[in-house]
Amino acid sequence: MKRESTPTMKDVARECGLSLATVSKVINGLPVGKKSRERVEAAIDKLGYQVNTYARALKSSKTYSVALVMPSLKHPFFAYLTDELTKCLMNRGYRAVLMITNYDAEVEQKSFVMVRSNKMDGVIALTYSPDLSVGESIPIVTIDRHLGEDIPCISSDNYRGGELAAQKLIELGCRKLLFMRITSPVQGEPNKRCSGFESVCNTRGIEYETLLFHDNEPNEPIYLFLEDHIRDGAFDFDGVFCNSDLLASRVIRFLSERGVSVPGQVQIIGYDGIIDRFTGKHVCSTIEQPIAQMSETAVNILLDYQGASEGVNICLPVKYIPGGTTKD
Amino acid sequence: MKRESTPTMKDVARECGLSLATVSKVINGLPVGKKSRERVEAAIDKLGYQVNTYARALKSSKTYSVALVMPSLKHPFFAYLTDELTKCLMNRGYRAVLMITNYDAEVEQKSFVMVRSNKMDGVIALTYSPDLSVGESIPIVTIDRHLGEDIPCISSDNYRGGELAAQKLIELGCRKLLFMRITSPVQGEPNKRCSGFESVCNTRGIEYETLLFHDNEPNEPIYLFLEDHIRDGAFDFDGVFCNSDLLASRVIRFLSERGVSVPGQVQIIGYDGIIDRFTGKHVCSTIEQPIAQMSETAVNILLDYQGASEGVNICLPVKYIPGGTTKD
DNA sequence: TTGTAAGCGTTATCAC
DNA sequence: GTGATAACGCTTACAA
Repeated sequence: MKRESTPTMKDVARECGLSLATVSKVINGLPVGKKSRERVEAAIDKLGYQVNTYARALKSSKTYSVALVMPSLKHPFFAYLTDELTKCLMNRGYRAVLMITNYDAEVEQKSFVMVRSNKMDGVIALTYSPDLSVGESIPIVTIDRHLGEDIPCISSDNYRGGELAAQKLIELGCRKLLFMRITSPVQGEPNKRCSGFESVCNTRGIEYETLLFHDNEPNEPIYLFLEDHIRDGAFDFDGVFCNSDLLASRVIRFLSERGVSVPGQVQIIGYDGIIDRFTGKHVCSTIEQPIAQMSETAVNILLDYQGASEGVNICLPVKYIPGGTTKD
Repeated sequence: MKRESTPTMKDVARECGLSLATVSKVINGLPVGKKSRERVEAAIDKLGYQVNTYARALKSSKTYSVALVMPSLKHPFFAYLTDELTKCLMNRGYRAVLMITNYDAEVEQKSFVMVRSNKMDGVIALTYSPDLSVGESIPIVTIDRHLGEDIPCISSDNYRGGELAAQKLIELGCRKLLFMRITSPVQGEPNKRCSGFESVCNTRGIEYETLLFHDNEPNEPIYLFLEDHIRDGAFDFDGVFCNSDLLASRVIRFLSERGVSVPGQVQIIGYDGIIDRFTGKHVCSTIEQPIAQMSETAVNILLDYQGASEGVNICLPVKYIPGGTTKD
């Protein structure tokens, strides 16, 4: 009576002298005589039995696994998002299968293929390829990207975020603004940050400059630009809006190290709402994306509302958070 | 002849008029007549067939999935590690199932249980509970933690890293050193950084102070300490070694903003080797952990060398990298 | 209430 | 070289 490998339902059945079907019912919470239930449970405990997810999935074609397709975890926003999404999925009893695409369209496409052959229950994706063909039958939700009319897209209210940043800087006395962004060439939600920002500046008649860098280019130009605009310890702009906290952090550090005081001479607002793990505070004044809420929404939509694809674009509200790099 | 659901091997067999067995052989690269092979392949293409991973796993009890048990992705080191590990696994045709534990022993234990019932092929874990019971039969590799004599542990050479940092600071003229660390109360590899650092200071007769904060405490004390030690724009120490780049970044920023120049008045070295995604440069002078190499090693050991558990502790070499916050 | 048996989509062992 | 056929561990009618 050697039990080398992990026990199966059959072993449990044999152990407690009941049939496979009864054991299965106990495990799945279906009605079963009290006595039988107890015997089964005892046997399960004794043998340390656990259902074999794979066998179950094969039969029920429900795998309780969701793919998370992300470009990278080296940007804190993606890392935070993945962190929250994974926790949401785990809370609902799902497994998160992580796929890192490195911003590569080919890998993205491969990931989608894998999703199918792995019979996953769904995909949450943040991709960079404009034309990904998704298997029809698999539910998908995107973050910050519009992959198709019928595919729900979750994002923060990027346009409003841009407005907020401009309003705040102006309100705090800035008169010469700079908007810095590093984005992918792909059309995505985050581009709206720029529009919101510019719209406010134009309406209020405030002078501004927009600086655009691409993801995939060398980025020294950013620092060269900054260097070029420091004269005699003063910076040419008195308010800067960066499209991520990470970028903002770099700018802040660069300026600080060169004697330009933040927020004394320049006020800086980032985007994302990244929190310093050590202090529990934001790394800079910022437009906070509700990452936890976005994650929860994405998971809920993916898992619950499939089919009822009404207003599929969900913009979650952003908030301005002072974080020491503005005068407020 | 409705084909609603995804095609199965049976469909392929019917399509090409050959048997299931033959189709299976083609798919698995087993010897098959050339003509048959071509017919099968044509049918596969036509139907867009993909193997059902779950059915295959059930039969072969090989799931090609590995669990990544991580405390969080909100610390860049963990995020980087997870990023690299996932890519290594994908390159070898494995899926990474991510589990975020939030530094919680209970969740860690639950993750290990899940690993078993999901029949995963292995686990790579970075945990915080001292006593995790791992299923005997499942291969496991840890990062930075000693879970047991027979469990391979991959880490950077932490002791050497501590030595390097001290040597470098001294060599660059520092005479009053500070070591700041934020660690978990659990005994892990990273604690050796301190020993290495102290050993060099003691040998060279250099004055130093060690500051220890815990993961799970509020961390204002760090900033209070720094504030307390700034007098008239000068900092009490001329060299600081932080046990992560993240901590170093905060310290650098804090000091810069208060007019203490880095590296002019204080030189600072971090640990990890985090690279700024925008500049492609390190965020500070640092002791670089070979994260990619560690990941690759972990995956290789997990997948290849199981059973041959010789020297199970692998310390990979660290490197000092100047990053603008030291005079070198 | 409990048991029997037919699959789910593969792989693998046989005969042919 | 190719094709039946019996598993793998579980779910689920349906029968008892």
